[in-house]
Amino acid sequence: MKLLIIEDSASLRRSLRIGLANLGFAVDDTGDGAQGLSMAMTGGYELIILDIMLPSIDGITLLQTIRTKQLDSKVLILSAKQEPEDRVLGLLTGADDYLTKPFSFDELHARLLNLMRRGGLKMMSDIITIDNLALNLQLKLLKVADNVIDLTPNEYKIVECLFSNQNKVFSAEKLSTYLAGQYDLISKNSIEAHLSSARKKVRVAGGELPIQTKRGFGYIVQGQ
Amino acid sequence: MKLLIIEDSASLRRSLRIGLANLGFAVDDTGDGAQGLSMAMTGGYELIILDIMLPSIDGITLLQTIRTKQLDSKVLILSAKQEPEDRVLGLLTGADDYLTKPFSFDELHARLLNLMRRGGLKMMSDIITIDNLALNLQLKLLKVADNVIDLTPNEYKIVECLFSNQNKVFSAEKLSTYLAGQYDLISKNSIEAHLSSARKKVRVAGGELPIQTKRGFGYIVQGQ
DNA sequence: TGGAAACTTAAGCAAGTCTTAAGTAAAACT
DNA sequence: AGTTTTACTTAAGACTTGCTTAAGTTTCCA
Repeated sequence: MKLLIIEDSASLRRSLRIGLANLGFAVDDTGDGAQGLSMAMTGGYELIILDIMLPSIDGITLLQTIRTKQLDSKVLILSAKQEPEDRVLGLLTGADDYLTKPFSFDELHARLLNLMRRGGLKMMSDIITIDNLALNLQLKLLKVADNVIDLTPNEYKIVECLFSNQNKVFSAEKLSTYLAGQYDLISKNSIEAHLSSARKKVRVAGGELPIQTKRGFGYIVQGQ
Repeated sequence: MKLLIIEDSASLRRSLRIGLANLGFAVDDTGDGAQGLSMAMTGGYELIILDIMLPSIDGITLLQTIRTKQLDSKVLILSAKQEPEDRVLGLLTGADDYLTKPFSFDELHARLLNLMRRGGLKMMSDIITIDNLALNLQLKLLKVADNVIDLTPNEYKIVECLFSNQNKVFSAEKLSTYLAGQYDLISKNSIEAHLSSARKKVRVAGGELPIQTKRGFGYIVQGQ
């Protein structure tokens, strides 16, 4: 059972590593965000214990990145108590669990076991909520205040891509890759058409897709 | 209370045997799949602790075999495997509980007690009821308001997979893995044909399979 | 080895989705 | 303001997907 610790504090990192290794986990660790990301991408870890505040790449960005890459490592966030609550909540988009520092080692252990037992079921990462919109990644559908909106596969994928990569501009070209893969191409116009249709569907249902056009660059969803 | 441990790792096997014997169980153990199977068939064990990865015969196959032979030993799966598919597959084929390595001895003990307490042949969780349909996982059959519907193995597996994973979209590709395993493939068209046939059988019996098509995504059973 | 059951494949049809293109609107530049 | 560029909208036709049926093919038993 491979496990990766990405934690800034060397002493906490060390004690976590030793404690978890003693419990029978195969543990790797690093204190650097960028290095942690590359390890996460290539190491095939079942679980990643992730600190929020990190040098070079912060925990949020790291989590978002590995989630877009469709890695199915589980992620347990460690956060300092000082973090504002809503910020932590935002972070949990895509995380499977979180612990507030300081925590007891037993507490951590219990949560790890729980995460493993749960298996493929993720709790936080299933639904992305923005304003009165809720995108359900499991059911592949979008709700506007409890009205289900039926999106076609391509419409859905555009929304999913932008919703799960907030605060990042995606060009039509990049979206094309997301929709059709590396070896197929979808024209800019076609993406415009899909997006237009998706926006209309949401508008008809009384909402508004929070996807902004960055003229000349692409599209973005800006979280607060 | 007779109990059989089938576990590859000699050290884990030994510590389980000693620990469980100390708790008052009559414990046998083996590290070999084929031997484990023959012991399971003849030994009259109330409970079998079964590792998935085993020499000569793997755990899943072993479990399937003893289930087809109508043995009523309870089975608790141990697995180090990372894929959640394995977990589900294991449970689908007749396991009573599941633990992921590493686990604490206390955790195992708690689960054993729980399994014994549950007793009886049929557990609540063995029958999945949706509307007027009842899917019996133990008997591998589907009832529409007390009329038994004869599904072929593949038809049954599709229904079982979707019924026991409600509120999740399953693509044809994923279903194929459930039906045929990782190394074999069932074409999309073939799955469509099975599903069509299953739907028809239920319809003829006066019911309706609550399996919805999510065009472009796959199939889903939506619980309440 | 023969026959039944189950599985796969193929083909036709219906329905849904995608792309394109032409027209309209909005922003940026001069 | 006028021009140009970029993005949005719409609708029609092409394409794709999914369902169904029926005809092959395989598998499994007796």
